[in-house]
Amino acid sequence: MPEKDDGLCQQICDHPEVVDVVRQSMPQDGAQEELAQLFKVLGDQTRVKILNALCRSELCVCDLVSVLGMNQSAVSHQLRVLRDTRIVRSRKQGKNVLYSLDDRHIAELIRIGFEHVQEGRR
Amino acid sequence: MPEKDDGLCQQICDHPEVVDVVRQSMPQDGAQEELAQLFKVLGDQTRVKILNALCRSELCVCDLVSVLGMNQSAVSHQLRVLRDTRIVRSRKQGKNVLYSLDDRHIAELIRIGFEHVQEGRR
DNA sequence: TTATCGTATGAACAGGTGATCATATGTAGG
DNA sequence: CCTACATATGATCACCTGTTCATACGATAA
Repeated sequence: MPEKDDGLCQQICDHPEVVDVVRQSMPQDGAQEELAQLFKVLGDQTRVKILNALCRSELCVCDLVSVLGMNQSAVSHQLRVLRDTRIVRSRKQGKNVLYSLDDRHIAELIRIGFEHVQEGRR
Repeated sequence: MPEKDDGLCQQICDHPEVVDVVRQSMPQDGAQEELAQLFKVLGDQTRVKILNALCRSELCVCDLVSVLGMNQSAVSHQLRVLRDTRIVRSRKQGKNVLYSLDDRHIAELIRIGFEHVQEGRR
């Protein structure tokens, strides 16, 4: 019995047009690698905490150390990672270095991310 | 010379009110950990590629293997990670398993992420 | 200058991660 | 039943990551 209805997927596998369309509309490898790199840097609890703090106020390193309750060295190392990825920016003021979010996208990614995880808690 | 103007940060460090406000308005540790976990899962090139493909169409595993040009085992392993994190969902159809994005947040995170990395290319 | 404070950095080590290989499970057809 | 196909899973291993410790750098004040 030729129950053809059984599968979009059969058709895709047998007639790979859809696969071809998807493959050809995929972003370039380089862009996808950069995107993965961005998310990878966001994907660490210490860095998430730093960014959440910077969402609220520009802060110097010792402030972040105080807020996070962590080793100064650990915070500095992570700030370097965030700076190198252009997720935060820094400016000097006297002995201190003040950090802030680099651009509006970062706060938005965090906001949407929270929306997603909070929906999951239902 | 009491040049008091030299620093917001001095004031913050000496008078930790701002730090306290920030600390008290921080999300709970659990929520931040979940957020970091979400980004961590998004922060891998193979998984980013899978999600970009699923942004375009619901696809079965063999389609994804074809689009990504990767080992079936590697793809299945990553799909499991994505499923466990509720980033994708799956449904069975005959011999195949069709995967799709779990909810609208995922596509939006990818879109905003791309916006950010593309601004960086200027 | 010297001392001190704020920050950055290098080394080292433990723990985690992703690809591969081999194999298992499950489903449909003959 | 047996076979073929689609997918999932466990083990292994090379590689990467985050924290800590020690220390260096740079700016300010005495």
